[in-house]
Amino acid sequence: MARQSLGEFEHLIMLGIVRAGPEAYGVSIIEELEAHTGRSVSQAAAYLTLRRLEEKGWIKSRLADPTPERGGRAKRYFAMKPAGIKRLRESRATLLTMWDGVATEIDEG
Amino acid sequence: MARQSLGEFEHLIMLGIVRAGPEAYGVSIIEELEAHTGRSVSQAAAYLTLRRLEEKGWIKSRLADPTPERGGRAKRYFAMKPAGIKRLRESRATLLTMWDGVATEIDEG
DNA sequence: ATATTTACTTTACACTGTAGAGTATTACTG
DNA sequence: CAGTAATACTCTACAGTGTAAAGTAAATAT
Repeated sequence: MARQSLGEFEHLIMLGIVRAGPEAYGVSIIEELEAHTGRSVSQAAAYLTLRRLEEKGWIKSRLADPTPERGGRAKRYFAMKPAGIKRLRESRATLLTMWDGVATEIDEG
Repeated sequence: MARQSLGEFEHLIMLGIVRAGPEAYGVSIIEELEAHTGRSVSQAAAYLTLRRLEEKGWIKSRLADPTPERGGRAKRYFAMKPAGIKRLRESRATLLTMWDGVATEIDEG
């Protein structure tokens, strides 16, 4: 379909990064998804997807310092890369175009 | 993530069925996608996805009669089933919720 | 008969989604 | 300081989805 496919979950994970902002790390991204979608997201699924997105060059990450709290081990912070933002925008545009004019029909099932 | 994942291509194919209306069959669905997304879609990808969607109970199909034209062999017409419409609506709602508030940010990326 | 057109299928493999279970690193407790 | 608890992340495995190359089937045209 596309040069490189963007799965629905990958799409949501990237939006989670954007929503979580500068403090986007594994757990906060998962919380964003769970809060806004009502679905439970496993850590394995999230971290694996984050790694794959990074390998594709759509997001980047950096390992920060531990924080002084119980279990406060070092977090890996994630951020979007331009290519990822571009891909996200394209995917959104395609869906909006396809939904355009049929959304009402779908909503009234 | 979800009970059953809905891939981006599956999502687009279902929207293609809705857009193509009562005359939705393999070729017209592909044309809908190509016209609205600017991407080329292989027949194999489309038919395979259509079959998988039918196996999941999200769409249905019926084989019609041949038409009196060169190469006018019998077409298989596709239509949405309620479960598919429901799934499409859920996926759209989830994406809209996640995009809400960050769309501008992404567009100005 | 043979060619041409339209519609659909088969096969194969890479990529994406998901869960179960586990590892690592930090602080708290006694 | 040994054991426990909390937070963050990893490994492994397998089913589901995306994609293309090539092929089959059934209709009309020549």
